[in-house]
Amino acid sequence: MGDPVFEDLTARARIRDAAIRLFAEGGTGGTTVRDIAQAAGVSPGLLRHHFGSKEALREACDGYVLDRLVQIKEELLLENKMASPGFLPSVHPTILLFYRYVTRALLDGSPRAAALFDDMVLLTEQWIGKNAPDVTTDYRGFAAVLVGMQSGILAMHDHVSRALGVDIFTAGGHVRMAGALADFYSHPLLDPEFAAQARRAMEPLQSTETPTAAGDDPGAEGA
Amino acid sequence: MGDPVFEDLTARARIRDAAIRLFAEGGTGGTTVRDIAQAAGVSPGLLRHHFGSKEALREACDGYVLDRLVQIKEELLLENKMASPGFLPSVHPTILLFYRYVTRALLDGSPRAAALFDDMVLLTEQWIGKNAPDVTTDYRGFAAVLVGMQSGILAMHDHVSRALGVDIFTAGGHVRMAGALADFYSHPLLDPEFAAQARRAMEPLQSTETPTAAGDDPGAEGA
DNA sequence: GTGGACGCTATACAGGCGTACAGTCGGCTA
DNA sequence: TAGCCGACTGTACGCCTGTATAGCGTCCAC
Repeated sequence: MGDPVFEDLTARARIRDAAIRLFAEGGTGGTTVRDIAQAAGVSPGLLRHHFGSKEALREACDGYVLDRLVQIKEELLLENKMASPGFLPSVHPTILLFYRYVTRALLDGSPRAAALFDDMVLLTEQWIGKNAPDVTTDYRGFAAVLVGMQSGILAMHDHVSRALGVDIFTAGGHVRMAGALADFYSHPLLDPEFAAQARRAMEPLQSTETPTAAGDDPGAEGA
Repeated sequence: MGDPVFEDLTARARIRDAAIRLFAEGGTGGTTVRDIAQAAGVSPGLLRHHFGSKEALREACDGYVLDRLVQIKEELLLENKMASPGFLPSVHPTILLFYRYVTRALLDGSPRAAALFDDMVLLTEQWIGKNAPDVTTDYRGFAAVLVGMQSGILAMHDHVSRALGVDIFTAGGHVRMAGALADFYSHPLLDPEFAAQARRAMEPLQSTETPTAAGDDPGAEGA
């Protein structure tokens, strides 16, 4: 009905919040309804009473997180707080949690998260056309790679955090990662000629059978 | 014992290969021992007979894939076939499958895959020091981000493939992605001054509470 | 005051999971 | 030929999962 933040304080909200946190950490497959119920301090049956099923609860969480995310984004735009990408996440633990949730949802195959991914690709494609039209001829591919990397590095959360020695879903860790990202985005790593040469070398290789076909045997190939 | 490719043709090898393929596609949690047995054309009991448990089977697969990967890599280095990174994967469907397996293993928390990740970070760190020492002051952070992105984009396989309209774990799709990556690595996307400004803006934000603490309530924050 | 609805709990059920085990078949050795 | 050993199967057990349902207490409308 109204603003979602006013519906809360209820057990239903506690369930949803607990589910968001647990789904973000362990995915839908790694989280049981009993886990969620315990984290929310209610009985497992109440989940079903309020949400009908685990899948419906997941969809409710998806909708809530995504709606809140665009809501927060719009607020920031109105208040003119927009700075660099990745700026505000650092100040807002909730956004960090929501990022983590969306990343997990992407891996779990959530349709709404997938739609968000597609939106980001489209937006990035347009951004490239406007701000960096000469970096590539394949706008769509470039945008897909960019968005895939951005979300993918969050999917590799555990390993990046371990390498950094700090959790990237804390404010300090996220800032550290964003700093490295800023370095990365502002400096070319490869000689353009080397890149072009690599592209030429790869082009004739597009026609090979697919790797996941039923009959293939990874161990049967020569020395 | 000897060269792993000579131990095969057996049911044990068929089980292992089926497990590698299914683990790569659905992860360990999304794959049952009955699935693997059926794919290998044997009874579920035989998995236990040969490998002891599902977890032990996974470790065997981890070891096999990782060993074969370094073996292939060494062969390529010896034969002097080394060209651009991402070149050989295109010609070898098995390597594509193994990449996919390792990516999934990373997400599933495989210790051996994590060790591989750490090795890659170390190697990348050294590469930066030698080939691009001026792009950052945080070599470790830069390397972690780089490796995290490289593996992360594979973790986002479904979504990147959907945006591209072609499966990135087929030869053609991988080439398309690698081309966009080459563009990406060879061109700066952000003005260095803008990046520095972003970094300055983020620095004072490092001290905030953690987002995943037990008591926090994502819905309880103001409009 | 009373009836009904709602929030909520406790218990039970069916299915799928990893695992365990008894037993069969076939080939190798003495 | 007799005996053994490893590969392999079928079945069953116990556990955990999501789901279903009956019943309890409380609050509000009439």
